[in-house]
Amino acid sequence: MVVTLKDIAKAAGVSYATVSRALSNHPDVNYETREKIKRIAQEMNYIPDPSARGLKGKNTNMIGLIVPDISNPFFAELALGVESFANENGYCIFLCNTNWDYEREKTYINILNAKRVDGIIISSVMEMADHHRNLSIPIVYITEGPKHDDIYYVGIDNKMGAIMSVEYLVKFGHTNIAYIGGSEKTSTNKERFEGYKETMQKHNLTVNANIHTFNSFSQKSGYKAAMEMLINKDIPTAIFAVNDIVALGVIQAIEEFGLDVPKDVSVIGFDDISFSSMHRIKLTTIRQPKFEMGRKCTEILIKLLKKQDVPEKINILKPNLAIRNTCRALKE
Amino acid sequence: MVVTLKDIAKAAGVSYATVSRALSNHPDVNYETREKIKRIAQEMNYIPDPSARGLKGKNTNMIGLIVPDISNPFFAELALGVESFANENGYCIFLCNTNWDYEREKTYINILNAKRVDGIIISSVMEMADHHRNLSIPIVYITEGPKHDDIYYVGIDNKMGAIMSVEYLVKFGHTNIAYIGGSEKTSTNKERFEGYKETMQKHNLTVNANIHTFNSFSQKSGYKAAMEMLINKDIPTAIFAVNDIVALGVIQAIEEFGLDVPKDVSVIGFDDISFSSMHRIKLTTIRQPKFEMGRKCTEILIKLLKKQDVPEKINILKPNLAIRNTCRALKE
DNA sequence: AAGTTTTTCCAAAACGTTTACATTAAGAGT
DNA sequence: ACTCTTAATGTAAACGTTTTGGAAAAACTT
Repeated sequence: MVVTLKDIAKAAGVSYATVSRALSNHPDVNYETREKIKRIAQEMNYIPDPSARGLKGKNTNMIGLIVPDISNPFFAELALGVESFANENGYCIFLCNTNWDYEREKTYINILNAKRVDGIIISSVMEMADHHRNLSIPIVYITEGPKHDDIYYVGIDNKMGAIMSVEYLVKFGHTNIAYIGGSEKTSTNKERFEGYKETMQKHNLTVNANIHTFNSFSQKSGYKAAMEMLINKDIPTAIFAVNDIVALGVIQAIEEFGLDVPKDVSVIGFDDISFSSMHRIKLTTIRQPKFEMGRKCTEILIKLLKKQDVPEKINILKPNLAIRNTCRALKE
Repeated sequence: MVVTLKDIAKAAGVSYATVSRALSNHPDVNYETREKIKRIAQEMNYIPDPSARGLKGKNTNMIGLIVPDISNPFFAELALGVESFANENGYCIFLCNTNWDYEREKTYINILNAKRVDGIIISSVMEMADHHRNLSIPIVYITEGPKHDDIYYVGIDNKMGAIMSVEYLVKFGHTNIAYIGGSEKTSTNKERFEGYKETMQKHNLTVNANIHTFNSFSQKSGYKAAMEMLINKDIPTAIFAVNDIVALGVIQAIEEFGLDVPKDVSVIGFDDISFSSMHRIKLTTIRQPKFEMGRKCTEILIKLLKKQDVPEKINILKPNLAIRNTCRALKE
């Protein structure tokens, strides 16, 4: 049977209000009484009932985490960061997987709301997400979501990452550089494309982009887009892919087409998921501190919940280049 | 402000008990009254408070999911299955990541217990886990945990998978087949090794195993074990790795050592994580229906919770061989 | 028409906490 | 000796549900 405050009160010979106070370190309870009660509670293995607590006070110490696809290592590492920080601070996280579906995202927001979570962390599937509007609890967007100055956001400087990529390729002598993108609805795609475009224009190079309109970023979509280009005899010397998953599809297309990476075509990705550093892949890419980003946004959320601190709203981290084996210098 | 039963009762002109009954489809409330109340509840956007519910009734509709490492695609796909089935049945899941630490596993069991989840699904880090002993709620082990006849378990036939692997290699003419294992504390390692050993013995071949004593299965551990063998001039023609992650490390070691997979050494893995089918990897491996296993164990847990049905205790699924490019026939 | 059953609803208790308010006891100030 | 504080504890209400035990009203019996 479950031990309640009353049981402890009986054992200690005090009222249960005193027990409650003692256990929550309320100042006006005698030191000895407090210690005694704590000892008894310990011995009886008392665990406060979160429902009763939640009913009275207003927080549940639960955080909702919404991601498009937890089986994508990018989101898994984000989740790992969130979980680690949350756990350290006594919060539990609800995992919600939307499968790249905005409708499911909305459904989950409602479910989490109904569950009375204290706050929500979401990596949305589109920039224009407006969950924050229908919500009375704090929400923090991570990597994808709107970036007004009235919402909380943690992400990477996508444009800068793209610029680094393209500059790197240009320095290697590439002039025919294509961009293979992802869902148009995302700022992830938009900003990376912008960085690409501006850098190309800066060097007076022709922009050559294949932005597909699927709603997800996948190996398959990268494969399709690349294959399409190749079949149309549009063969660039380098391809900047919107992210690693897509880049892996691009590589597959190129090699199946009978060309070599990096000999015939250089490929660069974005994200640096763990598999990109794998021996047989060694994908040159832009590194994001995924774990730290997960932690960061949880820190922000918890600060918001505790109202102890006023965190920065928009948090844009700096990316950096991970040079590996999928890009080579063009000799003229 | 949050809408409560009372608000609806006032609006509908009935007592709040009636509202409660109407909304939970209790038989003795008039059809028209019920419909009216439901309509009003809908209009007022009423959401029952889970804390109040949890306090009265005894279930919270929350399930704890404990895994060693969510950033490992194997567990991520398991989690995906769990999440999908749970969500369809109105349950939310708490994600708990132990980082391959049994102590954290125990801590999480306590936390989940304190949170009053209805049940727990766990992929433990060792066969001898005994969380079920200290628990008054249902628990289902998935892929790793004890297999007595008094606990619930969902997993794959590891031994059969191993036999399939080794038989496949033997059929290809391999006689010098090494086993590279993982944590000794797991039945995963034990059973796969058994399958390997028995098949080798059946064919009168020499058993050659390198089972390391780390507590986790990782690329690094596979790399180290393989490299050790190679440096000692112990170069088999084929290696059966305990799982895909380890196999990837093995491949890296072999290729860094200057040999080719599959030309010099064939490699076979176990699990079939999504990255194994990737173009540049094409790892021959044993496929496990991870998503389905996740769903299956959630189904079992929910049946247990609803007490409507008596599920099988031990559920062992059949593996199958995914033939790809990392094994070749030895020509004599 | 009186009794019986059925339908439909209400009042109140219960769940386990937290907390505002009340009470007591003791010590301090006069 | 008396009020006045202060510290320590108790009492009871509150949180939003579900549920038990009736009760009033309606519908059947005979």
